[in-house]
Amino acid sequence: MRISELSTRSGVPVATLKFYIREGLLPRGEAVSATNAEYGEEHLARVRLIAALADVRGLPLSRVREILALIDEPAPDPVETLGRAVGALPPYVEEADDYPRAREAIEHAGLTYEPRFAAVRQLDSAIRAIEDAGLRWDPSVLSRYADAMRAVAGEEVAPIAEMTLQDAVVYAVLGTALYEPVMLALRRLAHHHLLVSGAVPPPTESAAD
Amino acid sequence: MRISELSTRSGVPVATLKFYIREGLLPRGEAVSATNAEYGEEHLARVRLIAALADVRGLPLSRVREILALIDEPAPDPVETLGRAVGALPPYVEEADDYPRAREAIEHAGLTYEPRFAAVRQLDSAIRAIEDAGLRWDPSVLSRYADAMRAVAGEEVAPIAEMTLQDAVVYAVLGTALYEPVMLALRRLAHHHLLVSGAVPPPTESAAD
DNA sequence: GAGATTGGATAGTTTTGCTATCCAGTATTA
DNA sequence: TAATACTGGATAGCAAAACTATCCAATCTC
Repeated sequence: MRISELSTRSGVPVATLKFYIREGLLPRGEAVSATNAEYGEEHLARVRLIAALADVRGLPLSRVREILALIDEPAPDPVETLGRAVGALPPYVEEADDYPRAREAIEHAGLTYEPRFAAVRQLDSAIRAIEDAGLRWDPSVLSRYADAMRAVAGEEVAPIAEMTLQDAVVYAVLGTALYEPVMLALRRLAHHHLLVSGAVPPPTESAAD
Repeated sequence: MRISELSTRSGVPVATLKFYIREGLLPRGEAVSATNAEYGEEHLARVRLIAALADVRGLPLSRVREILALIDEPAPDPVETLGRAVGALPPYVEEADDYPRAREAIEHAGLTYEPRFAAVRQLDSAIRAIEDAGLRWDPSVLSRYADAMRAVAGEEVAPIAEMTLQDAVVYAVLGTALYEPVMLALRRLAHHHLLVSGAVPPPTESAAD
């Protein structure tokens, strides 16, 4: 197909496709003459993946690029590859020497502490933000989330066993990126439901300053 | 205190504080002379709240502004106010006439469908993204998340009953914004733990193209 | 009274993610 | 076959967001 068909089929403007090619997110079509190149289904799949990550999840293109690189050339160790791919998803936290809050929480929850894994520093900075804001943070709060997440993760991870690494990277990234909003929306809906159902009384009408 | 002290105590540069004042996020200090204004603890708290939302969570300032406006002047109905405040958090989804996917899921999960609530359209667009990407979406996937989130939400929402509306808005927004990353990080850590602990075999070494 | 600091205004900067324009060389179609 | 439309590719422009820097006159501090 030509670039204009790739554009209509993916819903991404031609100018943007050219931009993605320029930026190295999308491979060039196979040149068939001086002013003509052929794009295949794999280009379409690539564009849709980019759109899911950049458009739907709002990932910066630099992160999308990292993920695509891991799909194209996975690291030697599969767990490493999956970890890096998921690490390209937000939130983005700077590296540090140690993550004491995360380590304590992870040990308490019976998970694996691996400081190179992005989720460790995400957890650490999230806990720090909670403490700074004066919200509650203690083992009972931790296990409220850890228990729920352990249950969810077990079901999610199972299908990976039967995939190739490439497919697993796509599944892990898309699954992490796309199921997250579902989970968060359901949480907010559950809050809302508890309030409107009267199970929990709404707050006092307000203390006027 | 002067603006420079507000700056050192909050860690936000003076130029940025001035910018926040200009943008209406931070009230002006009380003018005490033509070139001097006094800032109080409430200014510091405000700056820290802005930092938590904008800096830590990466909210656009326009959304931070909405949240602050709701704290300053809550809507008549408390549930409405809380809903709007939480609606200013990401992800941001355009409004539509109907949210069929979300309605079906919400009814199936036994929650309250209220199309004006932002989480409803967040859920709808999240489900759409999952379908577009070809990931699984069926009642069993739904309840895997809904069950976990119902359990979590129950514990989170309880303290609201004893708060003033202002405090509840701050708690709801910060709690939603700051506990979310904890939850997501724990989920990723649980995935990782299952992989490295060998409970789930990693994917095949890859099918070289 | 001299230098530093303040509030306030205005203008400039950087990054990100596109769009728009241009061009010469095909394809298509009348 | 001649006009037209469309290609790939390069280059430049643009808009939004979130600061950051400079300037200024007033005024505080030593």
